[in-house]
Amino acid sequence: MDKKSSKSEKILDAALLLFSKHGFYATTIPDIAKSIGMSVGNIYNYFSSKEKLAKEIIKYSSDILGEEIRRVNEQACSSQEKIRKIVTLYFDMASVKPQHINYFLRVYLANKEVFKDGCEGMLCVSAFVTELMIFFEEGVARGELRNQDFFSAFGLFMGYLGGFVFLNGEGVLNKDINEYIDDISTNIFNALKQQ
Amino acid sequence: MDKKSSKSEKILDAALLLFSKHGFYATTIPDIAKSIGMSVGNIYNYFSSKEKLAKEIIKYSSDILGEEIRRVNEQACSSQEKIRKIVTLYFDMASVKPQHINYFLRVYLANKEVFKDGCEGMLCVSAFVTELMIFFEEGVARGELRNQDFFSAFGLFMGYLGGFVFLNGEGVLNKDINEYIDDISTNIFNALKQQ
Amino acid sequence: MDKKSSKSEKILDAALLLFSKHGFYATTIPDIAKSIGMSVGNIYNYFSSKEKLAKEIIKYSSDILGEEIRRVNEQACSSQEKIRKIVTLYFDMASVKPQHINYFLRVYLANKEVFKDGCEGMLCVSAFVTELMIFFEEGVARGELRNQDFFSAFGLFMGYLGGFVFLNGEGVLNKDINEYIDDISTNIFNALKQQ
Amino acid sequence: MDKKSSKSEKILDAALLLFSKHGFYATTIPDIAKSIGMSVGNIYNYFSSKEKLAKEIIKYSSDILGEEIRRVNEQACSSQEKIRKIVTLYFDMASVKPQHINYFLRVYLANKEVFKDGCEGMLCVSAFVTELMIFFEEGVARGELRNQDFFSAFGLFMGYLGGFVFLNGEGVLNKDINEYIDDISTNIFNALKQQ
DNA sequence: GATGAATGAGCTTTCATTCAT
DNA sequence: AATGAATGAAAGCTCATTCAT
Repeated sequence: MDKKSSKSEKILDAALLLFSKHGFYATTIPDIAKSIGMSVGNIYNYFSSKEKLAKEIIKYSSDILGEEIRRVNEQACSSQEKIRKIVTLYFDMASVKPQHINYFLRVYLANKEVFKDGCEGMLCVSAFVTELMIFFEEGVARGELRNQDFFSAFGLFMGYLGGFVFLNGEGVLNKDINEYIDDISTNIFNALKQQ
Repeated sequence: MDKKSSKSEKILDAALLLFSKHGFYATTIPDIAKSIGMSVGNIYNYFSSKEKLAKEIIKYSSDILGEEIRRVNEQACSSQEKIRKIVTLYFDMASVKPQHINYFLRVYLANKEVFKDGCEGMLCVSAFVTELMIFFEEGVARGELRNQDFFSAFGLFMGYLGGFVFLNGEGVLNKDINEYIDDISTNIFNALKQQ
Repeated sequence: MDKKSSKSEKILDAALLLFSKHGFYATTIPDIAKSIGMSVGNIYNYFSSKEKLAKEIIKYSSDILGEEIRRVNEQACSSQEKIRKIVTLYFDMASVKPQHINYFLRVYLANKEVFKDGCEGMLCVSAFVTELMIFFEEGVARGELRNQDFFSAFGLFMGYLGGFVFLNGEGVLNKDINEYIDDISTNIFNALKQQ
Repeated sequence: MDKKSSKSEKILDAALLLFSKHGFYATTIPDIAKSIGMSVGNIYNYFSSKEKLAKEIIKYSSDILGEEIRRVNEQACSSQEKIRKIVTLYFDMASVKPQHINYFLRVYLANKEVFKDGCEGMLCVSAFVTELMIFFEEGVARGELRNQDFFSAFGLFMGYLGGFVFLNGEGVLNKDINEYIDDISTNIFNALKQQ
């Protein structure tokens, strides 16, 4: 009962896994149902359409990633150290629960038509964006990071990490992804630091 | 031969445009046929399946982007200047012919199942990757860029630019994308330069 | 017993209302349940299937209409006056409780497959048909109405009134339905009277 | 090749037959497809939805009935004779091609939700209504029929005939429907004639 | 009696692909 | 080469009905 994980969450987790692995269109509702031993019809008792389900998932994943970054933000350490921690947790997640990041890359980023209504702007990923904004603005306030448009910094951070996880998924990297933490943290810090 | 090649290219261009705008699954072969006033059946005389067509497109786009970068590589200027030129051409392309970049983001990156057979690794985007590799290695050879694993640098470059074009497409940026060229070029150079 | 009968009737009324408004197939059991704050499962404690429910309703409505006509039949007045009273009560009902007539038109008349078993012939509307038969035969006996096959007269009466209520529902009439009572009563009487 | 009967018409005829026999909802697109040896998908090449198909059919049937009445209208004979001819052709049709009348009764009259958009008022049955209007107004002009609201007369005519065909379909009549022609024509004429 | 989550068959609709012309 | 009607498998979604509680 500890792991009660409500029925909704079970569906959410299963759909997240399948969508992130095979994409939105190549995953069918029967696929999701089968993967958790539930009937097709019952999924619709919890989520009124496949699109609604996809939108709930992006919020769900954004919350989980945002929460991880929030924990880093709370720590008393330099921006340079925080960058390293965020890169580390991101790659950790890419290893342990890659579905969150892959969902972002494969489903959210690519299937605009699905998220058009209800996720305008960054509405459905705001939990995650907000934490990165906090990280960035604190770094600027402390004089550790150069003051620039937030999105210039955000794009660097997320594009870099997302792109790298994609490369990892493609199997083109020569080393384990964790061995890149040093280089990448350094690059990000060099890009953003107060020169 | 001229005829044939031009017909193929017409299909390629039309499909690229539609796939990049609406995604792979939301674009139908009849859609493509209609947009160029060709019959559905005839498209299959040039491309044996929708997937094959998608794979040809990614090579086609990669070639076009690679060619642009090659022209920058040929110029006699510093890595810092080259970075600026590449960022500029990328954002130019995002404004003028966004289909190439959007295809990459919306179709190639997201629909792995489509590209699984025949585009393993970065096979279908090698023209483009190769040029960036040349840029990077020349910069290192000249002592202008820090020597590091190529993919650390590649991920930064492409993830950053791709992510930024995505943000632009989402309409969340406060300014015109071209006004970010300075910041972004600076960030990339700071990240990669010989410290 | 009081309790039970009242619960059944509540279901009957709710289903009648919804079926008559939206049709048999466009009304779901959950719709009916929700409209009376009862659970779906409990409806099945009173009516073993949606079809059974539909059959009970047609008897129920037929009884109510029959009862109204019975009251006219009991009155001591000429056939001409009775025709007017019946037309008036029919149009009154069409205004005040249109569900009965609409159920007849939209559900009973149209969904034969539903009423096939158990409502053969006019079995389920016999209460209503019987009263019209009494009206007609008394009029003939009194020498006020021309003697003819009952169904020739019944078809006129019910087809005319039903058809007119349909026209009213379609919104094609130029005047309020009650302003047609004179004309229609006259027409019916002229058709049926002893010439 | 004489009976080329275009593909659309073949679908229309088959759907009309099945809808009129089993109702709109109890008839599936695969049923229609099977009945003419056509694939399900191809039906959608001719009619973009089941509802569109139903709307085309009501126009198609209304045209056919209207055309028959037009031929009566063209004849040089009294209103009384015309009434008899119309009743006769209606019952003929009910015997020979009952689908047109049954479609009207079972599908058009009962499934308002289907015809809501596009068949408002009597839009989709106007061919048929118009001919009856011509019949009626000519009779009035000639002094043979009493002048009254058209719909009072229309409702009588169509409600009566429709209702009677319904009774016939229910199998409650004691005689063959054609044996009722005299009585019914007389009743209608008595109702409408100049007294 | 009362609940409503769960089932799964069956619906309408779509679309990549084929093939007779 | 070119056409586009035709196919049919498969999708998303609905809903009458059941049954454990």
